[in-house]
Amino acid sequence: MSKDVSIGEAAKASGVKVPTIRFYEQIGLMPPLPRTEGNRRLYGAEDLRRLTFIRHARELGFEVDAIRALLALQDDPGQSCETADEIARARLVEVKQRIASLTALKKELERMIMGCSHGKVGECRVIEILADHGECHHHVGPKGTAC
Amino acid sequence: MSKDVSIGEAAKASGVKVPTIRFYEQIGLMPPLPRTEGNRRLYGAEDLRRLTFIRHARELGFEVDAIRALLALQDDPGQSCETADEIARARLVEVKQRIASLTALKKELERMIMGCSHGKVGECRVIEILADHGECHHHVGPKGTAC
DNA sequence: CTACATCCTCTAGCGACTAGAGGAGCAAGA
DNA sequence: TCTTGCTCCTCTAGTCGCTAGAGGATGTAG
Repeated sequence: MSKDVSIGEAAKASGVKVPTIRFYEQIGLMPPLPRTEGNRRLYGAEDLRRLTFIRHARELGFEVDAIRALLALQDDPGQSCETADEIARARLVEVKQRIASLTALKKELERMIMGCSHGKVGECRVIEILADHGECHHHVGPKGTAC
Repeated sequence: MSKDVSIGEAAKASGVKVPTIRFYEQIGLMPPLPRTEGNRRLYGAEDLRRLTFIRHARELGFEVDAIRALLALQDDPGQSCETADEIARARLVEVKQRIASLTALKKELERMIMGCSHGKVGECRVIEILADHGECHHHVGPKGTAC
């Protein structure tokens, strides 16, 4: 009895763009969907919930593999939520590191901009700081992305 | 009289990996380099400085196009550094937004994790919050990446 | 009946690399 | 001198998460 909708309506309802929805089906995040006689995909209430779940998780920065794991958990509500918790915790660690790096970077950029006296490139702090890594005080390293 | 070094030594000195250095040459961030008789690239002091500049700028999150612009400025130190300043300012705006988004996201993740009572998936806040977007209070929108 | 919107599949492109195949060059030790 | 083993070369293809476009079929409103 679930009133099925087209991919366009599913896109509006879930906030996931039409080509992205098809892409999710292609990579197996969404199941292969039933079709109309005219070969158009039909989305039921459950599919819309799944799409919204995916979108929200993506917005929270979860990778597709993590979402796959979360969806598998969701499909089987009897099991322990330990895995879900772990995935979220791992993501939190990443996010904290990223914030730390970006905060360091923000300082660096502010320092660069404040030092810029709007003169010639020869004396420009922006160029100078980028050129001379010795000026950089908070090296965070690979992936940390700050200075 | 500049003692030229191999790509491997250039990699060590600059902190840019060997294949990445070759990639930078390919996309024109580095000039085509002089070669030995045996067709090996030779890097002089100026090239090493350029590589270090690129690495540092990349670590600060500048895109390749921005770096191209900065390098062009650097190659011509007589001109006004207005452009460099603008590039840095634009980047600062991005970084600030990104920090704001990530901070919101951090809160969301902490809320999810705190709510998780380590029971069954059926009652798990992690899954629940991801599934129910109504639970999300700080939607930041596209590119902002938070909730 | 005719526009026009929406859908379909398929392929290619984005950014910034990274990985691997398959081969050549080069320095040091036996 | 030869061989071992490292570095180097070019080239292609893969990564991630989409996005864009071609070229065609279907559905709907006037």
